[in-house]
Amino acid sequence: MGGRTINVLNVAEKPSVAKSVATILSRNQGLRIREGRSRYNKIFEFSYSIRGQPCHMLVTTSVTGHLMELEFRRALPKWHSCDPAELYHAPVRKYVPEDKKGYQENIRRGSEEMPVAWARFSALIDREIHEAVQNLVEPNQWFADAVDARQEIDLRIGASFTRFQTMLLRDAFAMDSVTDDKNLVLSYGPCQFPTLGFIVERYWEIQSHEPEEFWTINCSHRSDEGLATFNWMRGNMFDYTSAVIIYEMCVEEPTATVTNVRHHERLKYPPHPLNTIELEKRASRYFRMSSEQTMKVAEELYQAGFISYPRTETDTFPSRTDLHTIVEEQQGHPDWGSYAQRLLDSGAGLWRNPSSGGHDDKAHPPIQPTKFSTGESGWREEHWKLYELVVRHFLACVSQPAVGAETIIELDIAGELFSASGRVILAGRICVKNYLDVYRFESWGGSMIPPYVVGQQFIPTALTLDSGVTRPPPLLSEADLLSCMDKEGIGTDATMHDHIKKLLDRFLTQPRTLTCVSRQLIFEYGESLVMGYDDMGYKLWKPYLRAVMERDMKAVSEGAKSKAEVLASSLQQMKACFLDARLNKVKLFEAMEVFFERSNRSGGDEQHVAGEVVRRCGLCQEADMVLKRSRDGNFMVGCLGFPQVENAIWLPGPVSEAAVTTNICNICTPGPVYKIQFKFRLLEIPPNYNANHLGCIGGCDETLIQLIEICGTGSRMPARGRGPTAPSSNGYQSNTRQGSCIYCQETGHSSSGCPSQLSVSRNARSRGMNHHNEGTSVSCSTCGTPCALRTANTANNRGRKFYSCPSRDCNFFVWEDSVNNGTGGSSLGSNTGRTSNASRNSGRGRGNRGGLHAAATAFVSATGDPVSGRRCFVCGDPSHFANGCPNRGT
DNA sequence: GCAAGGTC
Repeated sequence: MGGRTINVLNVAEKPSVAKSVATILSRNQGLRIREGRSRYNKIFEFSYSIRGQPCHMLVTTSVTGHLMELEFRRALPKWHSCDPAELYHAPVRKYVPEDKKGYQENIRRGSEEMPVAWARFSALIDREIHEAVQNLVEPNQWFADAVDARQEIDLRIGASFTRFQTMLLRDAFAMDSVTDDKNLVLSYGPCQFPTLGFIVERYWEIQSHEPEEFWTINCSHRSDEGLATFNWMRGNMFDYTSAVIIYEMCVEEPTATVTNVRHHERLKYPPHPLNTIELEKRASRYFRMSSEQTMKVAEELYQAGFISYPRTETDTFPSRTDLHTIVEEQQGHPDWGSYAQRLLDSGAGLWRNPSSGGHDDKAHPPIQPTKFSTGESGWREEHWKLYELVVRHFLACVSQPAVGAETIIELDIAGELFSASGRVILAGRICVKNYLDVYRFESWGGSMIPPYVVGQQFIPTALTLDSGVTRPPPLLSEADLLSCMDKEGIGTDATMHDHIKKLLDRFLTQPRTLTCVSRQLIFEYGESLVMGYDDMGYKLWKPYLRAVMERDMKAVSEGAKSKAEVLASSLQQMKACFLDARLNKVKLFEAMEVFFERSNRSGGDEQHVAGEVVRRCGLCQEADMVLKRSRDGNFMVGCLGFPQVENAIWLPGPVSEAAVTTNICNICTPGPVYKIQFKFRLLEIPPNYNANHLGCIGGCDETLIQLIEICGTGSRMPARGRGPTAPSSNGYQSNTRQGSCIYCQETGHSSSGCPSQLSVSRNARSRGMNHHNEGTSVSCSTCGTPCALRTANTANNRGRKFYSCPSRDCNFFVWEDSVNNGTGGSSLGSNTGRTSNASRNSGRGRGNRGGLHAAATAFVSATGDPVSGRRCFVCGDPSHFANGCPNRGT
């Protein structure tokens, strides 16, 4: 070895790596830097020795990501030039785009006729880089194959579906009238579609939420030292009668006794070191910046040298990091300089070695400040904010956690437990904010409460029985969306914001569906597309498909599968799915029609048809409540202020038609409450009810209340994403590949049109009861007819069995479990059937869970006051309470 | 005019 010096050309994946490698290998000695043929590519030169062989590391040049791209050959770039199905096998070519020709030239000039070897390393640290260069290996064809395969699959699938759905729907609907964009592209991609799926799925979850009423007892106490609010330790109780009984017990003996006072120290830890996803999430939460904007600004700060490389998964500092120096640089800052000084003062005890978030991409450190600045002349507000976030986050990471004292006080009122927690001002127990002093984006939270001692007694200032309704989850925030993508492996930290932006740019969703700022529904195409494919039975909008693809890529890179094998199987499956989707394109049309119908309706939102208004919303007191029909055909009366105002009255599941009339209810207040003409599906209601019914949703209508109790409401959609179309392992369902239906294994129809599934869903839709006789052991007490055993499907009693008389003239109804318990049956209207018990006795109707809850709320308010409510709930007698009522059933 | 992956 030794002798003549040879030239070695090093090609790194990106300029930042090229620079690091050159710095490490040259040990920063004799390193010369000159401009390359491409603007962003410096060329580094230095001397080195590989296994004793003196080398002129002539240049270390770099590419920027992928040098080559893929496109369809010949005339195929023209959309109408071929059937999109051809794109699964049409020839493609790899080429170097015009703006990358410079990189190509750098490599070609330096490497012609040279042997090629691979310096394989996984971290930009001295030891690894030197070892890699001393132990060069053969280039790995498997890795290259995996990248190629992914590129080809993404292009073929993306292009075929995008062309198909864009041309199909643009021809069928006047899209540009909605978007003012004649070149609207309804794109489909293996990353962007699941991203859209997360948004739509959450939206559906909100839509299908059935508000359930609950009751809770609240206690508050005002003294000279302040106000304390105590929560009932049972939390929310869904059984109204039980809640009222307990409440009356408390009102009867309202003296509160403090049973427990606990003080304890709580720590609030600073965040982990900052990586890309966390930067995007926090900028979104703290500054309402979009992830795309955040990355743009971060890139600019990085280019100008103020922060480190912004695309990193790493959230743990390498042990060699000189954290002190970074803090020292910030000492002169007018806002956080004094905090930095405190950190460096070892006597202050503020320093703490940063925690580890457990991620390390072995290439880049966490995002940290690299240059001190008090703001530059060219900076916009976003630059300032992001730089501040990076610096404050870094200072927080090397700080002690905040320490606070929390106090929990427990009370006993008539055997019921209540508790309050908060901070109590006590000598020697002061919250030490530590990192919270610099990390102004977070706070300790919690409230102050006055001090109490064990054994102390008092009469509550207020003791109320309050009602509430369960709420659906909020719309996805951009931070939530990033978390979903991260969790399911959709995109990379460098591309996630891109996928979100694409959806926004292409009208597939809107900022408001992400951030919950608008009061109305999403009108974008995105939901319709997801709905259309979902109706076909394809879970293309779920992340599974991408996950399968990622697994395949990994198998190729490990040599477990060949590129050809993965290409063939992936493309064959997706082509089958594509062809089937095209056959079922009517589903896309239908879904799109729903979209247009809704957006037309929303246009006339303020001047909606007079006939739709049922009453003024009692919750927001502002908007009207209107009769609506969900896309599953179920009826409800909802506040126009949705989703800000969640006041919805779901109507009985068996309603087939409903129309608001001009008849005004003369019982329900505040009026006017317009009556609704209903038509019920006879097969789905008990025989003693009529198909036609003029009803009121104000709470006075016993028929409606009973039908909801027995048959349930239509509020729960046959949930998308659940049920018979559960995801298969390959992420989508296609029967065409095997030629048989995945449900019944028969040929001749697709899985989405399987008759067995149609009948299942039809049954599922006929909410309420099963009409087959499950064994008759009970007879009607009036006419003696044997009664059918049926199953209730209400929120309260789902699955509970009951008997009712098949005769239209009898009201006999009894729960099966009460028969078994020996409590017997009765007719509706007497006092034993659970359905009618409370409502009859209260004289107002107990409303229902998720149904006519306005009525129940009114009732609660009438009794909720400890003064006006001092009467027995069961019989109304003011001389006693329900727990002592002689008429109370067991 | 289409995908996703990179980056100055």
